[in-house]
Amino acid sequence: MARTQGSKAEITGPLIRDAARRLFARHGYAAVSMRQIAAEVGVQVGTLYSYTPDKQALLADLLRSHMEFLLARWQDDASRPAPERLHAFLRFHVSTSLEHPEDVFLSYMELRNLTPENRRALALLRRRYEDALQAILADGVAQGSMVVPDLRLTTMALIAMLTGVTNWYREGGRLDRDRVVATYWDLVRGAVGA
Amino acid sequence: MARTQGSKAEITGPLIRDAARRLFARHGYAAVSMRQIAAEVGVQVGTLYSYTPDKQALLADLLRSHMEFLLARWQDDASRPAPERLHAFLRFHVSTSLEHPEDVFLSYMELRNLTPENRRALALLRRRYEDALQAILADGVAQGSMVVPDLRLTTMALIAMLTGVTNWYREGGRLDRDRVVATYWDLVRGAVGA
DNA sequence: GTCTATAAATAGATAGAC
DNA sequence: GTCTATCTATTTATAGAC
Repeated sequence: MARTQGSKAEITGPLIRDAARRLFARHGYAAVSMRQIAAEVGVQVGTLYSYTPDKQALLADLLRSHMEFLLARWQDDASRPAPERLHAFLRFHVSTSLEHPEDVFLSYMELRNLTPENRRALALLRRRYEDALQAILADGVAQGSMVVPDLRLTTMALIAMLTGVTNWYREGGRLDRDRVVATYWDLVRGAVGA
Repeated sequence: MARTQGSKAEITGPLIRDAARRLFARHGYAAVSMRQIAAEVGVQVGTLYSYTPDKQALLADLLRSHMEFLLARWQDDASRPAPERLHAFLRFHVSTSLEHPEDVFLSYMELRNLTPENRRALALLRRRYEDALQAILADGVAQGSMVVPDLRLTTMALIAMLTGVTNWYREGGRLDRDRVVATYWDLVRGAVGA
């Protein structure tokens, strides 16, 4: 793995992030050493510290980037009927979860390994994302097109249900992605009476 | 924390398990040292090895015990209508999840830190528990009292949704346990058309 | 049954050569 | 920008005294 000394600064940074994401997701943040990350990239340990102040920042950056990606990519159209918006959110959430399963996994597995400061910052981002769903449900109730027993609990319940797809879905398995989305939609639609 | 040498064999074992459960749940298996566990119990490191062959067995025992506890405690009555059985399962699952949040947390967070052998054994126990729910849904569909788009996906989706309660529920918060159970029941009933 | 002491390995992080 | 070498701390686990 040792690399002949040479300049690859333009790609080493992302490679380190990719390696950290893969290894943290597979073995857990605490179980992964900086040496393992370096070996996966093909550099020596010391090199990592040219790209990240420490291991903690590596984790915090991965989690923050993922939430910011979700928040930037989710486009809602509040003028459309709430059930349509809910369907769109479901498609978005399930699709991105299946496209970035390692980030999703890390996002709710490694919160406790963040420093209190980093954890607080991430909690704010998560809350904004949850509120995107909650706003749709609130609109559905206001419009009379949904029946939701408790707004906040329902928001958390639906997100947990949908995110859970990463726990059992396997590419090439019995159900393809479209079928998974369609089935979840049947369940969600029933749950909120849409 | 150092203890005067004395015999407390009858309680030290459970205390070690309790400490390991608490620390693993809080910091993650890989992040917790045997020294920390010993300090939490109030013994020295070497003593732990009188009660467990190694750290891995401590984790595996915790996860296995929890699943065996669930399987032993869940009492189904297949002669009752499926919706009633589903309601009972929901009460059981949410209640036990809230009573043993650390075990629930560990059970789906630390699977990857089990050896392949231990992981396989636990997967079998989990599958038996999932099948308890799936059998109810299958019966409901057969009786015509439920509409379930896909048996297996619905099973996994409902368990994920209900287990998620441990992520946000706080004792003394806005909703008490009965209210939580009732709200989840509204959602589940709608989802399966019961 | 519990202790102290220690072996052997590995961790995160830094310094300085090239 | 990357390397090698190393510091300091901590890890799991064991040996043997009491």
